[in-house]
Order: sequence, then C-alpha cells, then structure tokens
Amino acid sequence: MAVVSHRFVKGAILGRIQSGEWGLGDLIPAETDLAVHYGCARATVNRALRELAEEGLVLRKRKGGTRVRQMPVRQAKLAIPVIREQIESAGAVYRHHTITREVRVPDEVSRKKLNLREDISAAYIETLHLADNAPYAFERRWVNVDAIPDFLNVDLAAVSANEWLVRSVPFSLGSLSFCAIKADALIAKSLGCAVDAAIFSMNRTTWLDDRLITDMELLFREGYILQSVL
Amino acid sequence: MAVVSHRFVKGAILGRIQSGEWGLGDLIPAETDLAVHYGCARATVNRALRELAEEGLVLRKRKGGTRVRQMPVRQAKLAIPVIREQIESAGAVYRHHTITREVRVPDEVSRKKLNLREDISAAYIETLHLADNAPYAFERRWVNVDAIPDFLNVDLAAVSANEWLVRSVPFSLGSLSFCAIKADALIAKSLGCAVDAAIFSMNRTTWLDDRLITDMELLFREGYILQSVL
DNA sequence: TAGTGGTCTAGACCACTCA
DNA sequence: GAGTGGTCTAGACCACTAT
Repeated sequence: MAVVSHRFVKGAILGRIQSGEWGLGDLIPAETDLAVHYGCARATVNRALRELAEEGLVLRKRKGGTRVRQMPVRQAKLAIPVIREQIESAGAVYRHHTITREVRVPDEVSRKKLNLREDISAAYIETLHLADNAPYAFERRWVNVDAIPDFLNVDLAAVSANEWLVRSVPFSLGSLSFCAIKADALIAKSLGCAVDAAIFSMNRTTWLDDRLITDMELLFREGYILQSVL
Repeated sequence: MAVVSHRFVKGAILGRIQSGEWGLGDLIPAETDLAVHYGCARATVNRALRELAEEGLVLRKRKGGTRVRQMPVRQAKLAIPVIREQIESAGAVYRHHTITREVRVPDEVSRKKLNLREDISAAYIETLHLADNAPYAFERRWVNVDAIPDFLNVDLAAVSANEWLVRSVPFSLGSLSFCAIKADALIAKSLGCAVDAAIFSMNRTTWLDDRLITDMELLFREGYILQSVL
C-alpha cells in the first residue's frame, strides 16, 4: 500500500493554498474528506493541518472548519544568539573577558526588575565577548545570588556567566525583547565604536519558578544583524 | 479509565527536568518506558517529547534516545509585527500616508536583491504609518511589478502596500532580519526624531516560487521594543 | 544487530460551537 | 442537535544508528 506521509499532505495542501485554489479566508475541506482524497488516515491529515495552523497559515475551529488565514505568518522562529556558538560557527576564535564583577544592592530600577527586597544584594557582571580578539558583544547582567548562592564561587575566567547559569540552573526562559539604543561612553569604549553609534540590544530574563534568577542585556557591535529562520 | 493527555505528560517531564531529576545532558527513559510509567499510549509520550524537542529542551536521536539539552532554548517564537494590528490593539487609531510612489529602474544594490535584469523597472514606495497621528514606523519597499503587474493599479490611499500584497499574492515568506541603524536626514524627518537617533529596523523579503516579489524595510520610531513570545 | 524514535492506521470518544 | 476538530489508544512497520 502506498505510504502517504503527513509531510506529503502538508505540502499538497500548502501548494493548493499558494496556487490560489483555496484563496485567503476560504474554507478548506474537512479532515475526513481530505483523508479520503489523499487516501490516508484522518490522523495524518490532522497532523498536517495542525502544523500549518501552528505556522500561522490556517485557522482552525471546531465545527467552524479550517480556513486560510487572511494575514498569514504572524510568527517566525528566531534563533536565539548563543554567542560562543555564533562566533565559533563563523570560524572565529571565541574569548570573553570579565570587566566588572561586584556584589551590591541594585539601584531601584534593577531592584524592581529582580523583585528583591531593599536590603538584599545581587551580583552585577559586565562581560565583553570577543571574536578573534575584536569586540563582538558587551553584556551587562544582574544575578540573584540570594536564589543562586553558588554563583559567588564561580570562576568567570574559565566559563562565562551565561554558560555557567545555563548549565547549572534549571532553566525557564522568562522574556526576551530587542531594541536599538545609542551607545553611551561605557558602551562605546567597550565595543570600540563611536559614542552615539546605533547598537542592537537584546534583553533576556530567566526565572526559576517564580523567582527571577538573572536579567541580562546584550549589546552587539555596530552593524550586527539578527537573522530569523523560516 | 483515567485520561492522560499529552499536555500532562509534557508538563510532568518538564517538571522532572526543571527540578533537576534529569540533569543537563542526561538520558531520559525511552518512550515505551514512559508510556508504562504514566499509563498512556506511546503515541501520547511521543507527542509530548516531540513538542519538547521542537521547543529546544531535549534532543532526540533514533537508537540514541532522548537527552536534556546542554544549551536549552535556541529558538523563540517571535510575533511578526503587523503594524495595523499592533497599533489598533494598543487602542490607538491607525493611519498610513504614502510619501513616495514611483516606478523606476532600481539602483544596483536593490536590483541585485530583487534579482532583476538591468532594464526592468520596479515600484518604489515610501509609507509612513501613524498611531494617533504620531509617526510609528517608516516603510521603504521595492515591489517587483514585472511579476505583479496588478500592483500598479492599486489605490494605496485605501489600503497599504503591505496589506494589499498580503491579501492578493500567494505568499511565502523569504527572510526576516533585524538590526539597529542611525537615522539619516530622511528618516529623522519622517519619524520626527533627531538625526543620528538609534532606530530599530526590520527587513523582510517575500517570494513567489523563485521570484522575489517585494523587499521591505521597516524603521520603527525611537524607543520601539520588539517583544518575543514564549 | 538490536534498540530507539518516527510515523501511519483504524477506531473511538470527547469538546466545542454553529445553526 | 449535528458537524468539525482534538485527542487517545493499541498495534504495526520502518529508519536510523550506536555498539
């Protein structure tokens, strides 16, 4: 018996959408009908349509059926930069350098982000990531050492704060955002760019249960481009 | 009989990873074992693990089994900004204004991106998107009118170029990238910001089969933040 | 070669929601 | 109430790969 994979069905349906056979907003045949049409089980059609829905190409409703989306592709996958890999996959040598490392009571803005009491200290680290000895990204990070006391004993020369945390703490990503900011004197000096250069910034927080573990800001060198996949 | 959903299994496995029961790099029991353990069918465990793999938390290999990833979460989902929705969902009034619209032979850089012959013209459009009459984003776009001749007759006052294309052309997203750039005089004037302000830029290309339909650059107002989901 | 994930099937029941 | 998607099951066979 001929094998009909969910990939085949997905591709066939996608083709019929892209060819215009099923226009934007149109209703697609029910799973059972498609299963008969393609000669496969309903579960196979279901998986194909479920993936198309996850990718934002169709909209599914019980009883309402499946429709081609008016505004397709609301979501894209984004490769989160893991700096060491990014640099090494480009064939360059990765190195990092700890600029600042101290434990103190955060200023009010950071304290609120970390959700800490006024009398609790946290670790503040500034790191420079280098590709072939040229500045690649400048990292500023607060670590909640009240939640992760082991962090105080880490040798940051051997492993970057990011990698230690990722390897040692049961993770759960909190939020991720991106923006553009102007380089101030500290950033300009660290990245070796002009003051007022346009810098691509990534913000990331990580939680353990309901406690914020670390809040990181990564500032990339001038001209950095973040590529999305898909 | 008790119902054991793939969501439950997924959550249970995730919990055992995050609690540290299965550390980073560790091997997780095989699907069949987990199915017995949770009292469900293997297909249910399979779906749970498949989703965890798609989210980047585990790595699966035939015969090799399933392991907890060393560097979790390489991917995040990103809500692609659909400007009108973004503005309207914030409770503001959306409006757009076509600044420039012309048909000409692109300069060499754009011509190469569009993959056009030297003697073929394309449409160039500059649009300003406004939220409550304040500049929100400035859009520059080339449209391959050789492939989409209908575009020449569109009334851009009624519907933005982006929305018309999305509704009229069988879509297929090409690439998506983000960067930070300094505002030049044109951008500063359009967005009402200072020259040299740091501007968040999104680049997007759309293909139909193997022809590039449109190449768009979207420059957001100063201070714009792109939020990732998940 | 043996073990593990990848996938398909046929059938079943449930949940939602539109008419 | 009826139609559609959502999901689970039990079983089967295949594909890859570690050993």
